[in-house]
Amino acid sequence: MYRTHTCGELRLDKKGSTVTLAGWIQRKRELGGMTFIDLRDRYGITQLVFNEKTPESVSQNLKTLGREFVIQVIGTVDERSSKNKNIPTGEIEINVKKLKILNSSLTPPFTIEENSDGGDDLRMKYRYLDLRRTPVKNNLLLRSKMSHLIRNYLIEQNFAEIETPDLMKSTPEGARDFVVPSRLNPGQFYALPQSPQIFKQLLMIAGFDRYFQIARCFRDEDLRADRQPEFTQIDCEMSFVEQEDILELFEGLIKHLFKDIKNLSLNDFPRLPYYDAMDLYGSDKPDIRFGMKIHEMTKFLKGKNFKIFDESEYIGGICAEGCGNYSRKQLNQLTDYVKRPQIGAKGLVYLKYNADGTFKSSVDKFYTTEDLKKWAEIFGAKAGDLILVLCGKKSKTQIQLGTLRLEIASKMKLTDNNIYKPLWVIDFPQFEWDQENNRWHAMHHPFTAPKDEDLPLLDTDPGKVRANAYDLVINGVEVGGGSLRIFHQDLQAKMFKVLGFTKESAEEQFGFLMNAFKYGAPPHAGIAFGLDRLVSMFAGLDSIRDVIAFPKNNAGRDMMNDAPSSISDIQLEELNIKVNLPKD
RNA sequence: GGUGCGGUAGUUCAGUUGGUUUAGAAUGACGGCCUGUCACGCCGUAGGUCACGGGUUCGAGCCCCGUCCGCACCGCCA
Repeated sequence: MYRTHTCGELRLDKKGSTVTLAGWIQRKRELGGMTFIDLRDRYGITQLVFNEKTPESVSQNLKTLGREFVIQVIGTVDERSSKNKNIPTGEIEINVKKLKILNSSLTPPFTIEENSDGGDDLRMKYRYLDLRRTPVKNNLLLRSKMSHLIRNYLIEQNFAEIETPDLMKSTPEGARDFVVPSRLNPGQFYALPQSPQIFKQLLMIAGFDRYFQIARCFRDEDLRADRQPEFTQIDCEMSFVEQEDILELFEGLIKHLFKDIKNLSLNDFPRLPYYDAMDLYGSDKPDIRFGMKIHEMTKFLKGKNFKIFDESEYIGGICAEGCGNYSRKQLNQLTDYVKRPQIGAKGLVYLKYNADGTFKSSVDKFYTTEDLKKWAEIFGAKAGDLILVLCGKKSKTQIQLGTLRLEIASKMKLTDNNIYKPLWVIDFPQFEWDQENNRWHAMHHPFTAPKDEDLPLLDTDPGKVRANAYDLVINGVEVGGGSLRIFHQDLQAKMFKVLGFTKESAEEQFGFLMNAFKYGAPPHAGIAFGLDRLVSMFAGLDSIRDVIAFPKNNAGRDMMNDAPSSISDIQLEELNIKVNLPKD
């Protein structure tokens, strides 16, 4: 037996008993006549003590022990004469009688501490060492706990957990596929699933009624702090339900997680139609931890001979509370911020509501004091506030205002990571216009059911069709989304037509699904949550990398094993693949 | 595909306008002293291809060009 206890469990009640522990050496403190060692495992740290009474056979080995050696000790549980209140085992220590070195260790390239001295790339290269650190370890344990809670909740609700294939058919819609060559079918490829979407719909047709899966998904697109090439979805689908049933059941799941893990009882989630979200927050995933809502000013500010405004389709602004004391320099910085090509505003108009009640604006020669006062009233501004106004094309300007709103909020530190403000964004548009390819494409996915009352618009004005689609947003992060699905073959065929598929290509790509619809497909709907984002939110992190055991970097590389890599000529030959890299 | 920031000791960083001859600090490592530490303390030692390649200059860690690598973001991600 390697151990009788873990390094996190011994307390004073075991005083006097003989125990065996195994773990890693966190730290050694030599005080001449005596030595302390902090022994660490997944469960905690227990102090070992060695002194002049320690057997010679043990103490002679002390010198050789270094950080991260793996050792096994047998000793008695003693009460400490000076206790450490900062750790759970701080009242006891192990008086070591026997010591066995199970394995030595090189000195690790960074310190295995709560706050490591290691930089990101080094810690990624030695991920297995980084995972020994308490905060990273706890993230993975949190993830495990959340997966467990989610499974239990859904299974209690009669969901069946069913696996679907990872090797599937490439489909043209959506993200770029990761592709796997088929040796048995030369020249042909599987695709890794972007999500189990079609399979779960087929499971509904098969009559499974309530399905879920904690599924790995793959999308070959560029990465971000919150986007990995492979990520995990809590994938769910239900039959014989309406939108209301889905929202209620999964709101329950999220509340359950917050209650169990954070001991927070969340209020019912507000619901915000997509266009309201854009009007008020300039985003389809608004952060509603703070207000600073967008106010449209088009009518009010036009017609005063300020040419830029007069020529704009839309004028809108936000009120930054307490920023009225911004200096010229700070305002210039904000102007530069919105003019960066990534945001693309042409300029920034401000209205300062000075502490003394006067107004100062970059455009005050076009407006009377009375105008400026009304202007401030529309925003509900107080003395000491700063109003920032952008103008241009409506939807573009709203998005710019939304970005500016987040920038101001982060400058003013309005985003407390211990506060959680979830909401449902509903009534998404069915289609987005794809300028590059000059066609409509599905905003959610091509299987999403349009609102019944908007069906006539499919032929006349697709851009106005609203979908039965919904997203769950928490603190400005899209943590989940789903929709009611099309379950009639003719409507699905029509959808493909609007999306620009010919009858033949729709048949070739999705014939099996439309065929399945002919055999009694029940009405069904579903939702999927991003587990990585959900866990990182519960862990209070902005990046999902630290809730993934072995994540990939910016460029999709695994920095530990340096995947992806080239493969041997033999492998290529078996697959009938010729690599054709661009020259230079 | 694009924008920005960064790369100096094992590690995290400092390094002024291009010029004090030997590129610093902290931490880690190693050696010594120390019987109640828990970020132990004290003394000492070793440790550098200043990412790589080119250029400007009397002189480059510092300026310029290119490459590589990391991070954040835009495009992209139904």
